[in-house]
Amino acid sequence: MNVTIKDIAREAQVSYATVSRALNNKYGVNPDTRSRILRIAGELNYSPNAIARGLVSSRSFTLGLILPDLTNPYFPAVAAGIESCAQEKGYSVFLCNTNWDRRRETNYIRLLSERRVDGIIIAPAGTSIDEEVSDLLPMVFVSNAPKESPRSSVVIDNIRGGYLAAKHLIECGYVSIGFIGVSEHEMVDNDRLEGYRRAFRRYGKEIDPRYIRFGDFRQQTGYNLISEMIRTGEYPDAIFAENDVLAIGILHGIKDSGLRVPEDIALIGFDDIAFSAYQEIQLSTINQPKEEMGRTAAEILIEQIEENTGDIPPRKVILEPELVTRNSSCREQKEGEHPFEESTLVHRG
Amino acid sequence: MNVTIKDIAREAQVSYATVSRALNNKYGVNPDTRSRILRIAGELNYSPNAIARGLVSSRSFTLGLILPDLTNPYFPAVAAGIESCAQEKGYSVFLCNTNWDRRRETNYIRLLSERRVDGIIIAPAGTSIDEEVSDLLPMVFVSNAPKESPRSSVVIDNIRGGYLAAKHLIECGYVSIGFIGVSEHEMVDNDRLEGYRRAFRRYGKEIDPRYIRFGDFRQQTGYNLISEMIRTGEYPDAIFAENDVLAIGILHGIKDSGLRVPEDIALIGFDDIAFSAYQEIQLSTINQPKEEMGRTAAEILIEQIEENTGDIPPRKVILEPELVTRNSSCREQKEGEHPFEESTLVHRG
DNA sequence: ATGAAAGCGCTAACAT
DNA sequence: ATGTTAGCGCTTTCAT
Repeated sequence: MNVTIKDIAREAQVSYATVSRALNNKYGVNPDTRSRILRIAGELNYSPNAIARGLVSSRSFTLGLILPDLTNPYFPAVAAGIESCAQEKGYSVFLCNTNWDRRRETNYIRLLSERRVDGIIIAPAGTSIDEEVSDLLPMVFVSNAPKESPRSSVVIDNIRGGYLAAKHLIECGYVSIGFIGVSEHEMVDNDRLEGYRRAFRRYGKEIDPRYIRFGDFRQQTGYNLISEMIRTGEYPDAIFAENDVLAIGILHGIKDSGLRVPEDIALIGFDDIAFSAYQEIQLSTINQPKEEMGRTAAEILIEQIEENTGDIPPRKVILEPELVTRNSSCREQKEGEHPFEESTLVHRG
Repeated sequence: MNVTIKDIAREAQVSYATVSRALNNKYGVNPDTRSRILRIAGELNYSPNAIARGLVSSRSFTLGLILPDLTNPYFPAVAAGIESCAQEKGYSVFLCNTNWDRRRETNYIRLLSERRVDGIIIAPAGTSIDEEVSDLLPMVFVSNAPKESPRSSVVIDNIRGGYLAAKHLIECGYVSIGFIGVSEHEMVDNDRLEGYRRAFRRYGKEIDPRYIRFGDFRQQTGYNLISEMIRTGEYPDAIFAENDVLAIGILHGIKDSGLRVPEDIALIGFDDIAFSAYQEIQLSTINQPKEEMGRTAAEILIEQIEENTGDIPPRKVILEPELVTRNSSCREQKEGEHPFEESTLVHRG
């Protein structure tokens, strides 16, 4: 069916080893022979079989990228950074969308390693991945990483991010400050929530558990949670939402309930997705350097792949989150001293 | 390095053909032998090499999906439909993002076919794809398809969509109605613009060329184009934008210029991405059944793959666009009779 | 510079 | 029920 090097060899009257050499720009082929082979390959519309090639060379120059949610613009932004780095270094990337489904995540890890990609970048859906299946390939975590994994990872300091968000609201003078997040059991969440807790502790404030709510990652969930709080009359005067998608849902919920942002309820999100900057949204948030995270993850992975010794130590990169104030919260805050040591939070390299 | 069926065979004291049979649930293996082999495979943490398997079976049960732009939520929505169908039928999908780069598109087609995916679904960035490279595999177009291609495709009736949009604005009583799009030379654009033209013709209106502008797919471009028009004072009282991302940029541009939507300039987009429904945006638009398009494309492709005869005729599915009116244009319009035959526009199957 | 041949890991006849 | 063997398309020694 398909044209192979044997067909070309027959046509060119050479052995198929020579064809292979010519096609791969290998040393030691007569220039005339080479150009003849190349011409014939073109005429026959030859397409090399990467499967067969990979079988012998065990290199594919492709990376797998496993993402949990393409509808949250945060992830495409990270993907863009990964792709641009990969492309520069001669790799292609296969993107797999798990839709927050842990089973699909495991399946994709298996699939990608069976298909012998050279490495995997993964933003895991939960606090851990199936390690059974994960030992097969170079792999780096991005955006979210199991705490105790021996693998490289590129994340931001989520505790500090949560701290910055809560600190901002506190310093704006809001009295009751709620938290709306995904679940107490997901790792990232815990970190952002932990940062929020630390800010409260630092400022000597009590956390009111009535204002801490959990749901999932969907915008609609944010909408529902806040609407319910407002309906019952039991709502805080400011909210820290675990991510911007959730926050935007909350924003709508507040407005649909007839209240104003930030006058009645102030709001801050997390991620700084593009939509948060829209004039109609103007959501205060904690920025993550999304593209940079992606690029860095790709760099580390490729370095790991090409370092054939195989045992360079894992790199744990922790990037800095950054407060971005827009209209959904007050714009200015007092400059407070730093409540805990920078060095306990930030590790680079 | 990696454990292979030979390792298992040695361990289990059988030939490696038997291992292969056991692992693939093939007929004719002693249950005891089978379970012993399975146990050993587990112990050895065996991962089948899909590369080798694919080399002999020439089936991979993976699809390639080539998309031009992950930052436009329209495409992830289509991808979701594709993935859910693929998963049901036992296929995985590799997503490749071209970022509107035709070169990358060609590269990815080549790459995917070299890696012997079973088929490709592509939303091409332009009016044609490199046919040199595209003959290798079953392939179906989604969202956008070269007009004269002999391949299957799933699109909406863009002419009718453009017509509906313009008709709506005309019937709302707007007098000067502009069009902001990507480029006259991209195919989809031509269709949506053509629909707009037909509506004008049908209603005996003249098109004012000053109000037809082209840029690219970015939101910022919409912002800039409208801002410039307003600055010079030469702007229409309604605008049809070729897609919602562009329209949202235009919305911001109008508001930043101190004008109101729809009072000063009415606006309608195209695609009906999730953000268009937001309370703060409330963008009128033309809905595309995004998930359905994706599902249908995947169904057709898989059917094509599994139909081993290979020459089922291509299917050209054209789905119906639908007018969605929100606050960015007037809500009601007169019911006009149908200016051209339904049958000239809609073909299903 | 070129050819012959082995082998990557696996499946699928064909034997036994 | 199991083993033997030939190949899938390619790269890579080792000869020549």
